[in-house]
Amino acid sequence: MVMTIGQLARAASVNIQTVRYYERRGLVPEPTRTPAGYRQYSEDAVARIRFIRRAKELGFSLKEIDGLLDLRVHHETACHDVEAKAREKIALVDQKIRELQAMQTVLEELVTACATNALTTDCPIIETLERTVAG
Amino acid sequence: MVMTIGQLARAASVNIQTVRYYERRGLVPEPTRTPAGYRQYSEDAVARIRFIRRAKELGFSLKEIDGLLDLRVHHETACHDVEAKAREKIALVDQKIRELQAMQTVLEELVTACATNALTTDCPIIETLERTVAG
DNA sequence: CTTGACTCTGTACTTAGGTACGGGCTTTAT
DNA sequence: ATAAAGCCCGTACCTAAGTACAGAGTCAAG
Repeated sequence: MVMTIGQLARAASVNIQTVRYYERRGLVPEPTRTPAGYRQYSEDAVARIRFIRRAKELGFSLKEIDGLLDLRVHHETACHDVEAKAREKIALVDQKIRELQAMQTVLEELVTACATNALTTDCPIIETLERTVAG
Repeated sequence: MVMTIGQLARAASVNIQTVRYYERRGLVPEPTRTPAGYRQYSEDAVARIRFIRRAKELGFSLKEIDGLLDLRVHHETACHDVEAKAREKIALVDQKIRELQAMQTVLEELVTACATNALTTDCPIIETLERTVAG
């Protein structure tokens, strides 16, 4: 199903200018145009922009996201190069996950403590994270 | 151990202006001062700033981080209020974790595919995330 | 007792990531 | 066939989060 930039933007929950901005940044490929010059997108573009939006919320910069989106195997690219980059990203993501899990644990402890009225320390979140995660 | 702003900044891997900026934003409490007006910090400040730095890397805005840092039980605050806020954060963090795990899975698949030369699709990362994570 | 490194405040500049505006075409619904 | 709504491009503006002066005071080492 082919769609205009406005429909794309609505489907991906961003605004139109953002789509064009991503295009300028090279995060989204230049779409085909109608004879009148209107951009034409397919469903793929929705997925791509949603991915960008989510990755941003997970703390990746547009530059890093660009790197993630480039992780694919075209025939020209050496496979072990892709593999190396992927492993690099895995380490990064892994670290993020562990830190979020630590944060999660603390938040859950906080809820429990609230329930049992057992909290005494001043700022448990920081303390527990210091214990749990490598600085 | 008491320290100057420069030592704090170095210990927490941020620059001095950033510390002062956080102070202005209220993310870091105003420290005591020497008679000459120099800020004096304890280890706590290091932990706090490191926490801010990490949370930022996990995609939290300074405003959200402020909310996280405020999640503590002082005697004046109603406990169920803290609990409610904590639960809210838990949901948010949980979502982030799941999305990162989905991303992780894809990256691992990518490495495997590279190893076995079995990759055909154009951008597996986006596709798999679409399958795995709720939009 | 001075020199170099550090800190103070206030203001200004920067970078990333958008968002808005203006003037002018297209499309669509009446 | 004529509004209203949508799109085009270029440029300008905005917010968040720092970062960098400048000019003045302070501390520590030789």
